[in-house]
Amino acid sequence: MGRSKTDHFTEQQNQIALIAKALGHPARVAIIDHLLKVNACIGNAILEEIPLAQPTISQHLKVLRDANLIKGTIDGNAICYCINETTFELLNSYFQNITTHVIHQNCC
Amino acid sequence: MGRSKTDHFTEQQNQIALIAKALGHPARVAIIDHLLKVNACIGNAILEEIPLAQPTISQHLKVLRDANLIKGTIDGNAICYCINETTFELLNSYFQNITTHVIHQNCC
DNA sequence: CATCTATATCGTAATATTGCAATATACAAA
DNA sequence: TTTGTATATTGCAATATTACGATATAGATG
Repeated sequence: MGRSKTDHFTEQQNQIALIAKALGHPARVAIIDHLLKVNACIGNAILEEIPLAQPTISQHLKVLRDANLIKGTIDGNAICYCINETTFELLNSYFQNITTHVIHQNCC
Repeated sequence: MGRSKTDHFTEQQNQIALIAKALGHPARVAIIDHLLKVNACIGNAILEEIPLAQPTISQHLKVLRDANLIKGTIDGNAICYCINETTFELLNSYFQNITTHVIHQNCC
């Protein structure tokens, strides 16, 4: 039905899924990569990096903002975007935990 | 159009997006969590853990397999599933890299 | 062989995502 | 105030995802 039954899962499972989903598009990964590369905040400059129309990029930025992967602060009529380190640290510790656990796994 | 323009992005961006997308559903995160918890391979036992119908779970397992997040080896008429550590290590180093970079970021 | 068990596939309905043109909003600057 | 620049919203078409009943496949077991 295209609708996921979030109430059946734990809060952490829903949270990780939500963040992962937001990263589940190459354009959004490219935006993150760009924000890391320029090592500073940018606004409209993303338009010149990603070959998509302005409304589409605006939409992707919204998805990233809603997932707390990026922060945007208003600077005049532009918006200054940057990585939200808190969420990436959350992801980092989630996967760190998995990889250290997996070592002790005796698999088939 | 519901179709992402993968050719506009780097191979790594597409790869990360693909894996993240596969993790972008709570049921699939729950499957990963379960595989980690039981610390061993299981087959049909996932059905008792996830409150979804068998065809739906089979579909989710396929998504995880296609993204190389899990491996499945045939064991009689059952299938033995387990975490594919290689892909999780890839994710781990990707996010590790981001978090260490982000520290030096002077944001708005 | 008949039957059970485990898993996959098909078909389909409901819903979500992606992309963009057109348009709106909001601040800045002339 | 008019104009330009930056970003968001709306509306819509194309496509993808999610979920499940029904059914198929494949190995195990009686």
